[in-house]
Amino acid sequence: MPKRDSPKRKTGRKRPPTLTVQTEDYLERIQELLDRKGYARVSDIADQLSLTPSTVSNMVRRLAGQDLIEFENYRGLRLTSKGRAVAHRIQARHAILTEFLQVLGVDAADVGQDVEGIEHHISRSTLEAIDALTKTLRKHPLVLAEVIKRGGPG
Amino acid sequence: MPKRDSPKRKTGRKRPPTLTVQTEDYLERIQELLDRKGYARVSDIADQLSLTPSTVSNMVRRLAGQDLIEFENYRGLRLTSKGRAVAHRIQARHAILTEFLQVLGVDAADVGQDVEGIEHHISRSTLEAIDALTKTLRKHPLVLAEVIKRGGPG
DNA sequence: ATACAAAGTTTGTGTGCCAAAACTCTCTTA
DNA sequence: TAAGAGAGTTTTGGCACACAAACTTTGTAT
Repeated sequence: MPKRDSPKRKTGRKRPPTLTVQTEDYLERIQELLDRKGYARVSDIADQLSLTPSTVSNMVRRLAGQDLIEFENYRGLRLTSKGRAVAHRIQARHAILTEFLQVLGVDAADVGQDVEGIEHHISRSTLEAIDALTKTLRKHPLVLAEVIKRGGPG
Repeated sequence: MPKRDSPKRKTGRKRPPTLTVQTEDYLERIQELLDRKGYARVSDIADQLSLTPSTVSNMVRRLAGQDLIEFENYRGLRLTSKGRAVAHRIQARHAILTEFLQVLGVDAADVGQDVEGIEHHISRSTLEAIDALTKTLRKHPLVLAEVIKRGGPG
């Protein structure tokens, strides 16, 4: 058996005060509900995220603990400026990525899923590149057509 | 307070027999190690994923439980055809996404991170579109230049 | 063969996220 | 102002992962 390459061992892994994918999802949906209906209740959020109210109720407390929302039992909730910033950032990404996939002709059914999956994992650098790319593609419909006609006529 | 939109409640959320992001990561790295060195030991995997050997040792057992690898204590491990299929799928995505971001001129430092983040969350439809797009862009350097020069000089 | 170092495993602990069930609160509506 | 319905909360439990520490196995050098 050959020797190992490098026996280094991590002691404690990354410690971001937990701004996880879920956290971002919650904030995004809450903001969306506030925009659309003016309020965001536990049940609404639960429906949006396909979670149970108990899950949301607990989670919401954690978000409050991170100063992302303000929250009072049985009363309701609103975003702090910090939470709003996160939500808006994610929403901007959401919009840019959605546009991109739509322009590319990705199946409508997949666009939503994919965007939700990847919007939390993209650097500013990539996001900007994709944004620019989308705009450029719009200006060059012939190039775009070349991309989309891939696979030939169904 | 207004009435709720729809009081429906999910009973049991999605039940994919757990093919999680981590699972895919493990398989991807194991396959990569096998390709590169011909074997994949617990420590190798641990180093690759920046985890401790105990974590990998335990996880590997779970992968075996899902018929993704075959494994014998202290002896070694290999992928099942099922595990290999997953690994290859992820590796293909990895390659396509990496190429795409590189062509777009995304900071090299970000490419790896982003790809690792998103490769687990992309539909076939999107992947094919991106693949086609990358190829098309290569054929149209002027269009590509228009994308990349975004933001102007300095 | 024996002992040692390195690799691997087991065990105990902790965190995050989720759900079910039981309980509490609030808002009607009369 | 007294229910009852429905929203919200708490409690309890569970799974997926991760680590550290203690332990076992394996390969190797002598």
